[in-house]
Amino acid sequence: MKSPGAAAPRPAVGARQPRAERTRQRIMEAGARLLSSEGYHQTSSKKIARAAGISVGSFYNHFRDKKELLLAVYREHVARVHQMIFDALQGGGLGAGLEGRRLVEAVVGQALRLHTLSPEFHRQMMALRHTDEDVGRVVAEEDERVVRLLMEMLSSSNSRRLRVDDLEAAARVVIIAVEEVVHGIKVSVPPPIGEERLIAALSDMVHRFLFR
Amino acid sequence: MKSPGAAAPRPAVGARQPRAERTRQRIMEAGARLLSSEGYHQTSSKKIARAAGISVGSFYNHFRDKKELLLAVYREHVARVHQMIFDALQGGGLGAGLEGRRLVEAVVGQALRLHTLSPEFHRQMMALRHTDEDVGRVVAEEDERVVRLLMEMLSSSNSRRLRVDDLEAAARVVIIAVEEVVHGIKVSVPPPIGEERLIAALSDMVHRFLFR
Amino acid sequence: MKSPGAAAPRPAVGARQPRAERTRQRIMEAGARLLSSEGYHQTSSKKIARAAGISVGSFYNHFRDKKELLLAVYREHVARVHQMIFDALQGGGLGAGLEGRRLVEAVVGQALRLHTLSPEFHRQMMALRHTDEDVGRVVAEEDERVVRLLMEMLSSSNSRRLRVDDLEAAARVVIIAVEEVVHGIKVSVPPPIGEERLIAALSDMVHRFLFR
Amino acid sequence: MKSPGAAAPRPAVGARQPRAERTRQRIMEAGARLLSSEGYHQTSSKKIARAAGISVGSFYNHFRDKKELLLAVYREHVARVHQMIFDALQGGGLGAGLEGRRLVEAVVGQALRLHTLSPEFHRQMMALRHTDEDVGRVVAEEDERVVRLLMEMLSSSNSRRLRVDDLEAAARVVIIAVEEVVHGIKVSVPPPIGEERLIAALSDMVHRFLFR
DNA sequence: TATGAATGAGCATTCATTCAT
DNA sequence: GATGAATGAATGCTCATTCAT
Repeated sequence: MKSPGAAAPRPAVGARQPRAERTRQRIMEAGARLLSSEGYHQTSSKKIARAAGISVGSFYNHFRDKKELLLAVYREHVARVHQMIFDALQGGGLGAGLEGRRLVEAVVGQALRLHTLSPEFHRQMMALRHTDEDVGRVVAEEDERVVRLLMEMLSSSNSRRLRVDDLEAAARVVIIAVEEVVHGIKVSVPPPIGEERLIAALSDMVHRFLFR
Repeated sequence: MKSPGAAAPRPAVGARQPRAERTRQRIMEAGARLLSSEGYHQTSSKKIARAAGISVGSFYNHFRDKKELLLAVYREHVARVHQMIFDALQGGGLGAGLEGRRLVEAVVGQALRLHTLSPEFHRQMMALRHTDEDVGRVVAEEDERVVRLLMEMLSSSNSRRLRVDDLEAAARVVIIAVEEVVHGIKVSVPPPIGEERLIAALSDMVHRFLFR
Repeated sequence: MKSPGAAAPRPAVGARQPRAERTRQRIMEAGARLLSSEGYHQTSSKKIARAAGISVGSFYNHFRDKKELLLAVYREHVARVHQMIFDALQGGGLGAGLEGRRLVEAVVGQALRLHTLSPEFHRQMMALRHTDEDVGRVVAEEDERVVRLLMEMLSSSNSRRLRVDDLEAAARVVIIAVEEVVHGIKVSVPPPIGEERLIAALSDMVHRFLFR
Repeated sequence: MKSPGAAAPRPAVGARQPRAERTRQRIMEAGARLLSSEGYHQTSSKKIARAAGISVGSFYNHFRDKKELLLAVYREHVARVHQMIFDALQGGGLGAGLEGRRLVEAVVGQALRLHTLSPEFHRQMMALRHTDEDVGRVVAEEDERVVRLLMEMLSSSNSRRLRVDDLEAAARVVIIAVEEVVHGIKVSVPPPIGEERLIAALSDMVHRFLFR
């Protein structure tokens, strides 16, 4: 298992013109904030520029258009999360092979953490993925990486306890279920029932599905 | 169990002014078509009016604004689907209590049918629910009805085979998992792996979760 | 020879909503004025709207875009000029066949009048015809009509005095020469030499070319 | 008759700072290419800089603004053409005095060659001359030189065969007619009738006008 | 001289909604 | 009820030009 590359669309961060890099960072921060709180369609390039303390023109010097900013923010966000997952798994004794309750808890825990990081932005991406082709494609790509990660983990589990044979289908279904249930929990305010009850049910479901 | 009411914001269809009602219907049909194919933000009131063969002004005589049309279309759509579920369960001998594989298959089957009806419109609603408060609320209300329906079905099952005690949490988790996996299947073109494999995995997961 | 149709892109003028027609006229008048004095690229839709005393939105209710306005103004302008030519030729005893000096003077005279009507607007069209495909096509179409008109006139002349055999080539060359020389005269301020001298030379050239 | 000076706004080409001069040349080449293919309004200074392999700032170090580049390119272009004319006339035995068919053919031939060199750029200048005061003035100046050249040629012809007395008016009218007919030929794609027919008619017209 | 980030006014166009007829 | 002309704020984006490094 390798460290997840960030797929950065720019050369090495921090290289080149330091001023430009700083501006780019400021735009991305302002963009992440606005996109999260206002939503894509309500966030105009003018607002972004003002929030970043620069001019509109400058914004367009750094990003081809609004969507490019959105995707850049998303990719950075995902890269951070992937790094967290990777680190966590390393710490958990990856070589021994996580399995049973421990693995399920790791997966659900990561999904929870992912939403804690920036639930609003995540919400926006989920909305846009159904509406915009480019966003849909990028989100799908990231999902693929997660699916493959889970498949690797499952196939290195103790096979006697594993209860599924179609590993890929199982991985996909589990990923979607976990992501969406967690998303649903974080998004519905107020939640109709306690978060712990839902998490417990979710964990049970996944555990009973995958393991004996 | 009662027949699911349509929550119609208007009196009985066909009653009262027949002309106004017919116009309203034409707007809703045109709206459903456009909202599905173009998306909410790309569907202007002018387009809707033209497609319905009426004037913009007339559109605003029948609906307060675009969102009201959207929600009206959604509600009608959902009412139709609920009726289908209700009919199906009646036919399946509801009194006897559906359980085990049969119940899981019924639930997954209904979700599949719901998307077959109008997958694009459903996709739009999923996008908007995260973005627009009103839409989110209405969608959540409809979800509540489905959750309660599943809970009723579970509690009338043979309790010896039932494996869960927190019925509500289980119902919520199952509903989200089923809806989203099915949605994911219908939405990703081309799907990364065969639909049947995903459906099989989904059914297994739900079955193992709920029943011994 | 038939009266030159106006190729109007709208139904009968004055029909339908009288208010809309009046607004359309005001836009066209304001547009003709601004396009002439400021030039196409310098005339913004905002300016046009302000000059017409309406809102930007209203402008776009009546014309798809700026170019559609330009072409509408041009077509109206050309239709007026063609009507003038037609009337003039009728008066000049068209049946008898205009020839020699009389014909040349008629042609040159019309060209002069055309520029008198609205030289600045004409100048703009000449600029745009080289730059914009649509404008180029429309101007070329109008030129074709004039060429065919001259050909008809030439072929109904006394053939003994006619000095050219390739009527079409002759007509095209004469039209271009007359239009451009006249245009050059009207456009260059101050003219390097007296207008009458240029007109005389032009008339001589055309006359000696066409007739014995 | 003297060799036509280029009216270059810079010292002798190649002198002084060789680096600066080379950069200037690269900008002019890139500019000529872009201005021809994209048009003045569509050619941004950024594009020019990129095409020339330099920075925007550098562009503005060498040219006050976009228009100065345009005019520089035009002047260079014209200088090249004038040199060609001059060389051609030298070769044709200028001292003997070109006249009749030979002179007409020389004039028309040069106009054709001028367009062959860079018809698109020429087209752009024709558009701009009507729109931009500076361009108009520069083009007019160049036209003056051509008019005077033709006048010289006419006045050194055998006066018995010459048919015009107002030499200047004749020269102006002929220049415009030749330039515009040739321009029309090169510009209209596809041409409505064969190029040779138009050229033949044009030559006949000019010949019959000027000579017995 | 060279660089390229920064500027900000400006532009064409859209669109939900109103309202006089 | 129906009509459709009118509204004008708002949007995404461009571009000639400047200037600190």
